[in-house]
Amino acid sequence: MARTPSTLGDLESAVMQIVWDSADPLSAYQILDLMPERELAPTTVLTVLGRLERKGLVRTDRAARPHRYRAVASRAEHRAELMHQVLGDGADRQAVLERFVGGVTADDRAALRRLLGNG
Amino acid sequence: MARTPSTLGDLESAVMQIVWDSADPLSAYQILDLMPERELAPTTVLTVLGRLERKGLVRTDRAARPHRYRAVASRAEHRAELMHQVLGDGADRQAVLERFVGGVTADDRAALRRLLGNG
DNA sequence: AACTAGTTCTACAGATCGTAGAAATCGGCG
DNA sequence: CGCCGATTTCTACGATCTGTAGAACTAGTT
Repeated sequence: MARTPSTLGDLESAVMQIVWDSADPLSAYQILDLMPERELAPTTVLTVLGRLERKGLVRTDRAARPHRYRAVASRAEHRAELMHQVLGDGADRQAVLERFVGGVTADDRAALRRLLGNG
Repeated sequence: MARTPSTLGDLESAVMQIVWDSADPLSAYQILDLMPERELAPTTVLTVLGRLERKGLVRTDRAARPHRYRAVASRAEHRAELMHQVLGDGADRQAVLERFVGGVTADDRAALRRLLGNG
């Protein structure tokens, strides 16, 4: 009885970091090698990749023999998406934005102004 | 072995909605009465209130006899806080903000400009 | 067809969440 | 002060999620 998970587990998150950081698709074994601190079995990595795929975060065409996984959206896109989700579509968006803007750094404020194409 | 929950369950969320919508603190029984569609036992509501308290979302001073619960932060504040969490403190904040701003409605853009109070 | 690298299935333990009965506790009333 | 009803806390259990991986299966090579 759970709703939208959206929150990733520890290992899922670690795997996503690696996938996001890689320019090209990675096989489970490559990912495994990129996280030597955790001594994992290859099947473990495959399992979480499968779960991440089910969650729509990664994709693989299952053609290349060692299956190669790539992120569906970039990390930035993913985060932005989550931010939209949190912001929601209710009536109090303005209030949320107000609190949000009130809490960002000066740099971020500058970035926002720029992005909003001031004037 | 789960990370930062931050995601509320179905019932937890429903309770929070009620608490957020109420001007003054509510007892578990009042909350119960405000969600007749779910036919819950009072203890159930008490249990989730306890969990929400442990998560820092609600607070009660345990003085008034039927304990009264209030939200620690308003819904807007809470959401804004979550947005900050998602935005993160990494180096790619600008990129995230860019995607975020790119996806908001015209109204939101206007609101953001106003809030950033630039010229 | 047999081997082997790689993939999917199945499984289990720990945590969270919905749900609530049992047990403990508090406050008032004889 | 002791008992009773109202409240609250404890304990519990099933379901789902996540970390983790062995078992079983599949595909490409020789």
